Amino acid sequence: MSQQRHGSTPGEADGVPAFPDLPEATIARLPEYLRALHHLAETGAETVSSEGLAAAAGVNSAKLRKDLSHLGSYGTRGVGYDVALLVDQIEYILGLDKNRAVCLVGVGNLGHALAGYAGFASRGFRVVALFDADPKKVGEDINGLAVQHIDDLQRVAAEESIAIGVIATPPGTAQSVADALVAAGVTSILNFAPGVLSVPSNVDVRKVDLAIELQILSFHEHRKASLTALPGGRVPATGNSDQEAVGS
Amino acid sequence: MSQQRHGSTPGEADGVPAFPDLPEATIARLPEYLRALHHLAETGAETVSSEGLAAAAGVNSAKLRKDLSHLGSYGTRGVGYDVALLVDQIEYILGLDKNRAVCLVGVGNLGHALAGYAGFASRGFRVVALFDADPKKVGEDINGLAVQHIDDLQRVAAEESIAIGVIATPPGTAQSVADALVAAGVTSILNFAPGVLSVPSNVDVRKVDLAIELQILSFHEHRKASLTALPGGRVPATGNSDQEAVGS
DNA sequence: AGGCGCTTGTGAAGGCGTGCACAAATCGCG
DNA sequence: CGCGATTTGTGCACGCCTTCACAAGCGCCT
Ligand SMILES: NC(=O)c1ccc[n+]([C@@H]2O[C@H](COP(=O)([O-])OP(=O)(O)OC[C@H]3O[C@@H](n4cnc5c(N)ncnc54)[C@H](O)[C@@H]3O)[C@@H](O)[C@H]2O)c1
Ligand SMILES: NC(=O)c1ccc[n+]([C@@H]2O[C@H](COP(=O)([O-])OP(=O)(O)OC[C@H]3O[C@@H](n4cnc5c(N)ncnc54)[C@H](O)[C@@H]3O)[C@@H](O)[C@H]2O)c1
Repeated sequence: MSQQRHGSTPGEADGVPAFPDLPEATIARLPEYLRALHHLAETGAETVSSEGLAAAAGVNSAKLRKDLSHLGSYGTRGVGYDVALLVDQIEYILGLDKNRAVCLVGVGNLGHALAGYAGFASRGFRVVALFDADPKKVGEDINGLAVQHIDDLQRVAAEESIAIGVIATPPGTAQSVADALVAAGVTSILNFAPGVLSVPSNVDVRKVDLAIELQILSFHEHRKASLTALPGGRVPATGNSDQEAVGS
Repeated sequence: MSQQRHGSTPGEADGVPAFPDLPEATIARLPEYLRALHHLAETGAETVSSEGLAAAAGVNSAKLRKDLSHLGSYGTRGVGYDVALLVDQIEYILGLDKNRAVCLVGVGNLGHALAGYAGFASRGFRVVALFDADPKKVGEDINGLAVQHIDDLQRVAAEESIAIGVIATPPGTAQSVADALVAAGVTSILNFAPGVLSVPSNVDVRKVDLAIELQILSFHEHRKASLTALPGGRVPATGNSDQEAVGS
């Protein structure tokens, strides 16, 4: 595989700062911490303890401290973490200071909702282009952005240097759209279409599949039902690692 | 769905069949296997090898075999797995034979798209009710289903025995909606609003947060960029556990 | 200045998940 | 009827992640 020795945090050529290689599990939690921190900042909090931030993010405080320790020592013992400083740190690590350009392919039912979603811009992303294959959709104005034809993807992507693409087309066309995105230089894809995408190894794909989420919930329903029917009527907590039962 | 013999988990009252406790990671992959199997069934395949199914689902074949072995021995050495049988098995385990009733709260931008989504019904779920707090939305007909007022949730949930609720309201109201769902007897929640929900321990919550997905992609963009700027121009593959670079 | 309480950062242990490698089992064919 | 080809099921080792527990560090109060 890819072994790559990065010197850890300290000394680095000044153009490109050091880049710690964080555990995947930590990276997946950083956005949650960031959201909690922004919320805290709005309430005027200057600092926050690991306990407090952990509660706000729905995780164990030890896990939070270990996660943050991977970024470096940005806390003060006896006091806590400086909220503003930590926000900057996490945003830097996540690369959110770049205001990344995103394009969306497939302006149907779902794509329409996504295109109008304000949560993108507020979290460091700019939707700069919408594409569809349907001539009737092309030209349509959504939230101040005109839908363009998929054939223009290549050109537009180059002009706007789009690095992230979102796929919201029917499952059957998802692979060909992914291929087009890759050909246009996109190196990160968020896919809403069910199914497996095949892409070069330097391209990252994340997938969101509602049906999968529901089916996992269904499993737990099934499990709970079969347990309550048994002697001990007590329903034990799920082994689910997600947030749950956060005592507030 | 008739009687099924699970080799494991012996001695059980016959009304409720044995229920193997599967690893969380396995459960999360079963829906993906199921989708791949349905696809195979459509192409007329009678059986499939672990290698073939693994490729279709975008996972390692050893992992797939271990996952399936947790459900019992439903394969035949030298031949493979019986597609139809495996479909039934997985659907049974996931509780999809129950055609579970789902309600959706918050018929806004996103909720509207979800309400019209055909992928629910085709995968074993029935959206039986839509709720909103906005009087202007109440009464609106979406895909043959009338939007009802959130105050009717309690009553409707009891009538339809709804076990799964989907939250698509603004973040600020998500917690109160969750409380209402729980009060109405819902024991599984799929939450699209950013933030942490607090629910009793017998309620399962899964969350879908687009911004988090994009931020994770952004991190990898940042990482890739900082690596290409360094001596070794080669960009290594991500540690991402998701599907990626599946040799077509 | 010194002590005290609080909080971070981390070493160590345990658990979970993954992937390899191979024995066991089954089928088809000569 | 036996043999080889094929594929499952799994024991095992390894690495990642989580969690505990505590020493080290910091600020405040006296
Ligand atoms: N609607 C939902 O709530 C929902 C939920 C989960 C997943 N999904 C998935 O998201 C995807 C989109 O769902 P939808 O309901 O919006 O479907 P849709 O049919 O309403 O929209 C699909 C759009 O993609 C366009 N399109 C088709 N082929 C294209 C191509 N090659 N290039 C560019 N555009 C193309 C179509 O013109 C159409 O506008 C589907 O894969 C669906 O399974 C949808
Ligand atoms: N639109 C998207 O693409 C998108 C993407 C990701 C996440 N989200 C999240 O999904 C949620 C909904 O997004 P949206 O764009 O659909 O917002 P929206 O404002 O368009 O819709 C919200 C709907 O919820 C209803 N509502 C508000 N309070 C309610 C209550 N107490 N009970 C019942 N209904 C209530 C409102 O009347 C409105 O119809 C938000 O939390 C958003 O952050 C949206």
